[in-house]
Amino acid sequence: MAKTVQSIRGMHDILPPETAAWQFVEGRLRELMEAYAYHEIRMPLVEQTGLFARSIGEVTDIVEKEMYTFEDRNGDSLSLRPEGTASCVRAGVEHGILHNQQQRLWYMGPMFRHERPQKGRYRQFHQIGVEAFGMTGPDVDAEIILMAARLWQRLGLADEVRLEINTLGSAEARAVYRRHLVDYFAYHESQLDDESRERLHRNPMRILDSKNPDMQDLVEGAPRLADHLDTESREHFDGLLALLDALGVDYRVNHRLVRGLDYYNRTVFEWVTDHLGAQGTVCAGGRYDGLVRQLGGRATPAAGFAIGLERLISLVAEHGFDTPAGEPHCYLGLLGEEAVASGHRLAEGLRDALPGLRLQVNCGGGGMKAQMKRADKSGAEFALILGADEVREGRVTLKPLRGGEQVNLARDAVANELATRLQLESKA
RNA sequence: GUGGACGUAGCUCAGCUGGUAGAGCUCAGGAUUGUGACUCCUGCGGUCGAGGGUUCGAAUCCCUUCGUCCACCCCA
Repeated sequence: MAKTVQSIRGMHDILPPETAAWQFVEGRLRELMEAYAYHEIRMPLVEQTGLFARSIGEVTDIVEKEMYTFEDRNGDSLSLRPEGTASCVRAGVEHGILHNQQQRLWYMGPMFRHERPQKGRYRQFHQIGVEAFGMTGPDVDAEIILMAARLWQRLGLADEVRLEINTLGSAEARAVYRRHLVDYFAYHESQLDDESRERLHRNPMRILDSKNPDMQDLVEGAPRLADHLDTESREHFDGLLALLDALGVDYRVNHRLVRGLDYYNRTVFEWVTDHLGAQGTVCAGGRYDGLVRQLGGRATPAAGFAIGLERLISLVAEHGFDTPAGEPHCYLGLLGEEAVASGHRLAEGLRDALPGLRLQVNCGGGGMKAQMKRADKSGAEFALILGADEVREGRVTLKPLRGGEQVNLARDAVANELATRLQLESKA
């Protein structure tokens, strides 16, 4: 045990009982994307480091201390992607699919951040991301929020999450506001804690996020971004809230909601829950109208969000709908050497006839008792038994494992019997 | 990066102020020539996370290190 190799810290294997839940949730997500006519895009896991520095922001925690960065053999600095938006925009610009047109895209896959692991936070984690390009108005903001809302509905989580929303205004308005904020906090610098003092000039808006109880009064008294909004952003936000009202989406405006990535402007939102410990954000997103241009494309408005799959799946496991476990319908036991070839032939025939059938065939021999034990443990509803007697007589024994009488069937009647009992589509 | 708790069989855990490692589950076999889930019996399975120190003697005490969990920070 001493010399075994372990997985990298914060990077976890996902094992069979759990992969079933992942597949279920991923399936629902794909259906959701199709329901809104979004198209899948797949990007590399590795990009030039500069892409993330330029988009996420040089002074963010992600870029400063959380990226997996290494040197390629030719000396280029590469990084494992810490999030998907930057890569998606890069790919879109590189292939011209954002130029002068609308695009609705999604992707799903692993992301990497070198943080201290914690509940709901891992160094390799998975996100599904949605990005909509080329639409200026609040209607698309509302659309992506509706997508998320529908997902909670479909997974039985509607009562477990709530929407918080805010607007950051335009980059220009934010710059003005930022100056007011720095002035305010600088005036009260003696009341700032060490962290906030550190943030004062580097990233002052993050001070508003402080959870330090001693600073709540100071933060409450700070100038509000809402009072410094440019007219267009104000109207955009009002328009979005009106849409959400009209569509029956509940939300809470949270003036202190500031996203950690630099590229956001105007709308930002988070879906949060109380059931995930300290990492309560399941879904986060917003508008990033400047990013496409910043990464070398023609100015293109954009909005999107990302959902953390580990967080989503743990929420579903504890508070959402049951996910199917993927057990076989049927376990075929084979007694004796003479039954092996015959049994596999039978199994192949059943799989031909019943494409939806999940059939596990006994391998590795064993007596009746051992095979019945395996059948039970597999979770199958039925055992099929093929021994020397059955082979000789052209028959198969079907034994219900969860109650009911065992029956002896003609070999060519098995498919129909299973189709009926399991309510499967038959091809024959 | 900081702090707290914890690492003993494949899994869940017990093991007192130091005396040389146990249970349950799982798995294999049997009681039951070809019938699982209940019961009983037998068996397989451990350099006690790793390395060092103290000691006649360390799973137990000390140091270091790796890892897990949780929180801070930050975020999905």
